[in-house]
Amino acid sequence: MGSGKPTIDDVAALAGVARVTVSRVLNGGPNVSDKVRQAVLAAVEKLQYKVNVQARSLAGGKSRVLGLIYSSDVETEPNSFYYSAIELGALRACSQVGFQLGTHAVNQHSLRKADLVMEIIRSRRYDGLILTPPFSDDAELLENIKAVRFPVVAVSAGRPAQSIVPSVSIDDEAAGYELTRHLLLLGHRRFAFIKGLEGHVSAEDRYLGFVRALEQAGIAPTSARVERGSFTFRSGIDIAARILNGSDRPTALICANDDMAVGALFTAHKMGLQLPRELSVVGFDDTPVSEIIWPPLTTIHQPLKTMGARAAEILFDTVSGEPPQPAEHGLANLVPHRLVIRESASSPSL
Amino acid sequence: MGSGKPTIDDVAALAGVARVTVSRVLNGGPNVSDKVRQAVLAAVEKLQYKVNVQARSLAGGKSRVLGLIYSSDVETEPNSFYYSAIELGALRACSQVGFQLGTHAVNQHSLRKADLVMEIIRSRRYDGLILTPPFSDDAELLENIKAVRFPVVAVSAGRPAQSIVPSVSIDDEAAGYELTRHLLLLGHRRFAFIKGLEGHVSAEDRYLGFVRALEQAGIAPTSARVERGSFTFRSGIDIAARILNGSDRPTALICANDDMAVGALFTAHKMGLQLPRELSVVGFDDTPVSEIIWPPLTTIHQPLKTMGARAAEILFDTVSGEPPQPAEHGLANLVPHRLVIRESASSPSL
DNA sequence: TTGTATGCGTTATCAT
DNA sequence: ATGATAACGCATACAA
Repeated sequence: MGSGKPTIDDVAALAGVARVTVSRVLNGGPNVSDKVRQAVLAAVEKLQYKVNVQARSLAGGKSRVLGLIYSSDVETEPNSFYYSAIELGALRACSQVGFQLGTHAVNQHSLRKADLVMEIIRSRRYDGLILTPPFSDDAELLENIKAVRFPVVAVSAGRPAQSIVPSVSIDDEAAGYELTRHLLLLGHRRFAFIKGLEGHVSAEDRYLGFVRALEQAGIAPTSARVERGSFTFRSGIDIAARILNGSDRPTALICANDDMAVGALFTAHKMGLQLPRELSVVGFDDTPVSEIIWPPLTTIHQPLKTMGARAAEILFDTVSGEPPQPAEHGLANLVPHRLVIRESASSPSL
Repeated sequence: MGSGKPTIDDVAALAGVARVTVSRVLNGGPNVSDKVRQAVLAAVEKLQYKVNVQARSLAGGKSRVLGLIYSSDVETEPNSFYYSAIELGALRACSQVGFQLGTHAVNQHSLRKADLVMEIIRSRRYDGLILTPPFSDDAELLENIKAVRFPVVAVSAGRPAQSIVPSVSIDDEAAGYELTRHLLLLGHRRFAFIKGLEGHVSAEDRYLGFVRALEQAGIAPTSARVERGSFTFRSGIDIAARILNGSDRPTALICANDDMAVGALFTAHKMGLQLPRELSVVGFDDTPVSEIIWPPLTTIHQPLKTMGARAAEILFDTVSGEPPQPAEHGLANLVPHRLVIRESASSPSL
């Protein structure tokens, strides 16, 4: 105990107990008398003892590190707020309980993407994995992970994925419905919709909610112009240009995420449209930019940080061998979303 | 080798060599015959062997994990792009060489902030630490870290800090000078400047460059209205309102970062000003929002991801015990910045 | 160029 | 309620 950092043995010696006892106290184990516990804690304090996490990992067979997989894509660079928020939430939750978070960018267009993820699992670096779109929607990948019984949580997964592994999502269909209802109540009748990438199932569900609201209002969904973007600002610019330059311009434009909505606003500005009088634009996610942009964006707030945190918490339980908290719908944990009304959507000019 | 995952001993047995030899091959050690290397590699492949990183960490006394400290602050929530970009760059660099990155949010207003960082160091979870502002400017903290000889790199540190520990920065003074020169050449004579928080020294240097440019142009720096914000969009809104509602409104407004510049644009929009004809606004950092906003922001591009990556690379060398790469200016690594001219700044209306 | 012996600091198992 | 002992899988100094 002379030279280097104090070890558990130094603490044990000072407290006059055995090594295991110190371990028990530190890990909140049962069967420790209060007197002994105090003595150990005092020794820990006096020696400024810190557990050696690498030794603990080796001996315990657990790394106390969670992995987060997100999609990397030249198009998506730089890492949009969407992923950052989920990551940040997960990181917070991890820090609170002494876990670490490792993040891995995987190219979603790589043919080996599923292999790459399985490789990460086999590296044994992580006790559990958090998957974000589009990986959280990859049924084959999820089945593979399930087959090796590796703890995993899918964030913002669509319905099919939700039945395979534990997940954390909002009700995207309902959110799409509410957003469309809002526009309908403002008096809009001519719509356009910019979808995102196909693999992102929960974003597709937003479109389904849109269709349901239209049908309910007696408007044929086929009357709406529907295009597909790639979630990026740039694609929002381009597709909005195509839509707005066409004949029979819509009065309301719904975008599957905020970045594209901001791109659409950009195009509308360039065209000299009066916003929101001549065009209402709404987004999805409520990322910070929606508040910053002019006019401020009406959108659906999605509690991304909370979702990331919840995903991590589910893994803590799984890793500890505890029975998973009961989820509302089978394996699916639904968190509440919220319509945020700002100034980018108003009644259409007559 | 029957049941669990294959270990290094399994590989050694299959290859017909000793354990160390396998270790050497895996770690690129010297003194291995080509024949033996091939045999080992073949065994590794056949067994699908993966090193156990926790065991390696324990035995080697190194964790292969780098830590990143960033400032957390209710005001700064959510984690602005600035930090995300640095983190992302560091993460990329780490992934490439099999390192992990642990991130720690520390409240910059906490009285124990220096203690918290030292605590993280003492946890011995990390082989090295990357500090971002304002921690990268905390001379006392840096001296403490240096005293315990812990590998550290300061990102975007000011001059004083640059003389204490290795750092990665742009030349902020020169950047501020160039930005101001651009406005002077456009014909501006009446300026306002919104600074950031005091602890962020490199941002203060931008102001020094501004002063130098003004003096060189024969304009008294005292003629410029100077206010201090907190780097946030909100503070940009509020301070711009104060400045623009005053008498003798400036024709050019320089902000110490993009978020505040975007806030200033927001206020200008609200006031109904014609941009950029009636007011030129410029920012700093070239975060994604500067391209998205209307009008697109003239700003200084700072290669944040590169800076994060460079910081990590410096630590790889230090950790490996290699002689640190020679930096251009003592311990300071300077990376190039770039003036990005967009549409938010033009000649002032006459 | 290759191998032997030892230790890293903790947790788990089983005993008392 | 507490303890003795054995892994955990690898790297390192040193020997050959």
